[in-house]
Amino acid sequence: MGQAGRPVAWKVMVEHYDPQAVEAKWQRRWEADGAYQVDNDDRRPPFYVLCMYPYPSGAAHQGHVRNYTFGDLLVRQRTMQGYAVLSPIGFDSFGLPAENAAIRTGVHPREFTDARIQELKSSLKRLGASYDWRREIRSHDPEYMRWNQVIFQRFLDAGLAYRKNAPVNWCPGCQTVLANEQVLADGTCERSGDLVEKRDLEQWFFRITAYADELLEALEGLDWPDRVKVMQRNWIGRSEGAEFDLAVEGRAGEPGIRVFTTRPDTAFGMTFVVLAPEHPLVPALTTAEQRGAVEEFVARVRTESDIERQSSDGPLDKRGVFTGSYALNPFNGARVPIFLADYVLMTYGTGAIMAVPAEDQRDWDFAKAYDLPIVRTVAPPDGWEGEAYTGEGPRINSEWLDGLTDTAEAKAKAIEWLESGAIGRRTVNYRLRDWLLSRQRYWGCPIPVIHCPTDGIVKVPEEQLPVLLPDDVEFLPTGESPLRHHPGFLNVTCPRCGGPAERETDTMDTFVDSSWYFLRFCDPWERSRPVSLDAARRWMPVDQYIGGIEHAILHLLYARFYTRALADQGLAPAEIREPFGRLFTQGMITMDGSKMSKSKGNLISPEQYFETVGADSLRLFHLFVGPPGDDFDWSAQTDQMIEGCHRFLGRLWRLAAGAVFESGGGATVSERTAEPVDTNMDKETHRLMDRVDSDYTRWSYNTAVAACMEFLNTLYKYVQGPAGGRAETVDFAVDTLLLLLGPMAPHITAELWETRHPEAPPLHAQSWPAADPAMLVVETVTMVAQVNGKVRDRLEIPVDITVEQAEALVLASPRVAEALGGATPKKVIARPPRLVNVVV
RNA sequence: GCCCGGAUGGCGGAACAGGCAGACGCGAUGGUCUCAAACACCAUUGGCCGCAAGGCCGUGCGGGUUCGAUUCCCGCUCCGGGCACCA
Repeated sequence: MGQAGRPVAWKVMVEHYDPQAVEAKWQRRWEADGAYQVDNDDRRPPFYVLCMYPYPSGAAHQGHVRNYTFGDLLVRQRTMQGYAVLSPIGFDSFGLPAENAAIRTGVHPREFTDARIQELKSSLKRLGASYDWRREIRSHDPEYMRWNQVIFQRFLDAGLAYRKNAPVNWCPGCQTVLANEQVLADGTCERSGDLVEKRDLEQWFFRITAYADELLEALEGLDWPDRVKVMQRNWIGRSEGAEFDLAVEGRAGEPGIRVFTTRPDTAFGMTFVVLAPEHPLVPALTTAEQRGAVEEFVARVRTESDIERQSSDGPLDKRGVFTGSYALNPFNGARVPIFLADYVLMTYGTGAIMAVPAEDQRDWDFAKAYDLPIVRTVAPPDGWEGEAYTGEGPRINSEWLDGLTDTAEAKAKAIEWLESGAIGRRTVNYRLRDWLLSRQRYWGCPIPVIHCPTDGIVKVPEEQLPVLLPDDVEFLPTGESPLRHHPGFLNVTCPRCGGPAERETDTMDTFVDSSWYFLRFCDPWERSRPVSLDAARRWMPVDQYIGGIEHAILHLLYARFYTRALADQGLAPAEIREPFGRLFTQGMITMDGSKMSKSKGNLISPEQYFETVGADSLRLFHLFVGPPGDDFDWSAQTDQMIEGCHRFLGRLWRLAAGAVFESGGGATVSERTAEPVDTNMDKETHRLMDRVDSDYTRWSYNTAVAACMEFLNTLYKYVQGPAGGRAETVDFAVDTLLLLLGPMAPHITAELWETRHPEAPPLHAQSWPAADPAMLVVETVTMVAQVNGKVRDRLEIPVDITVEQAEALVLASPRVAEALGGATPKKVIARPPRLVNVVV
């Protein structure tokens, strides 16, 4: 038993903090030990952590650092908590940039991509991110391509994949077809800035719309950010309404015009009908007098870009044309003119609408431009000065609907009427379209079919899969896939009839690759099928998926569709409908408000920080800088903030390694028995465990780091205080801090742990610390004494103080008395032990 | 236009359940160490008034509820995002 205050030898540390040496050592160690490999028969409870696998664009950027730091931290913490954590990674390695680079430089996309993967891998390893690298998947691996193609063929058999003619985006600058997502909101190409054109081509589609309802309904139960759910809901765009047929005057016996509306309750106000210019009935409906005008209009619309067609400005009187024909409103027999207008789209609903100008602003504007009648069927409130009225109100001019004020009720009644008369029916429409998956590009997974003049579309026999990409191709900016000019690839014999046939030269959208990779990760060694059912049952769904908000719609929706489609085809476990149970979307790293990107030249490479302050400091910075879901704008001050994190780690090092005690600085450690000051420090340590643990749980890493910094400051004051520190207390504090920081700054904590406990298992094999509830109990707190809501005094009181005691103490306070100035309190609100408010 | 999210010191941010606004970090100022610098360390740091004790003001703006509002309600402004002639 030592005497209080007597300095004793504590920890002795020779070197100073050398991040590069420490980080290299532990990265080698983890890899050699297979520390984060996990086998499928592991008996610990499973936990699947996944960061969206990256497109390999070269060395990691700050967005990667952020993303993979969040993921790695969770992997390490869950491992310490006793889970078998599945932490796989791979590369989304097909895509346009590699092909563009090939056109520019002549380097083959595979060579180019493999080199970029090496760079990115090296960055990820230097970050200290822990993965089971044995499970690595690259989209362009022949094995992965094989299963991609098998799945495609299965979907083809099931009618989930089909071919139809469709307008696609064509960029004249790039001389190539673009994916929808590569077309900016203003209709220009994201790369060249040229205005994207529409071209009609025969294309491959996935029938995602077959799952529209389920994809929408199931959003409800997902533990996803609301923002993302709302975006998906918008994108699917379900609208309920009715479809019904309008007879055309003079065309008895012929099929009528089918219209879709969400407001069947306003049908009595229909004063005209509008068809899309592409509507198949247009030629039949056009009268001889109007033929010239209609043909001219239709021809003009065809030359317009999508953007021109969809912009709401532009003179309305040039945007439509009268066909010369009339339809009959089945509700009241009214004779209404039939128009064409460019704003009615053939691709939504039935391509035809009933126009009710009184209750729809677009129809109102059109009616004004063409001098058409307007009949209100919903009475607007008194004093209404607007035009179309879409709110609630009593029905008027609507025969048997008159007087009804509830829109839902009126709709139901109108639909009932339509159905009972066999005129129409209730329908649901979606904004969501089928997924166009074919790309006229080389660097993607070939679509495994053959076009035979006699047999039509024939699948490449499964034993011939995968269809690989030939290497001996030339990359020229012709706008056509090099595959089309490769006779060896193109010309084949039909597997069915043996006659000459052509191979499909389109490749798959790269979103196909990312739509099921998370299933393949469960067992990438499976040789007989794309997804091992047992392994998928063990790991799926992903417990925590982490990635950027930019994938909120496309990738996440496609993956949800694929998971269901695979399940329904028996290719994945039937019960797994949702791929990602919990989703976290991190904020973007921006610079001057816009996204950092190679093309903007504003990339701040993480590598330079690895070389200076080290990966741990950079990781800590990304965690500390703000809420993980918020965007962060990289500024001139950012380097200093990173320095601050590095300074913190330096302080940690000096204390944990004993340098503080070596250099004096007033710090002492003694073997004395516990005094109140030591117990208080122990309690701080337990409080830290509690805070950091709950901060991890609620994704509040910035406050977790802050708590650790605060704690280290407290610990310094403690050991540098007049009594010095008690050895046991200091050891407990330092060890706990190292464990809690472990997932955030893994290298430095591993090194310090090993220095302090050379014989013990390494830090990453330790258990996650848990606070002792008894040590979280506090005896005294500061209570605030207010007069009229203003703080006048602060009192140290026991936590279990009663209301009466609290009131008495506050009223006895001289500061309170002074503030009262002799006035008699009207009311005293006591909320012990937090505050007492005296009201006069 | 519709639907989300946000606004707090010089800066990033904290305040988890209506109860001490500004934790933690950066920057700034002053100081210690040093021949000097770097590193490190110590102190101060929302604004205004005051020698001080202390006081007043303060969470985008205007109202409201409450003993008490950054937090809840109503009405705005600005910023960011999503959807948008979708019938």
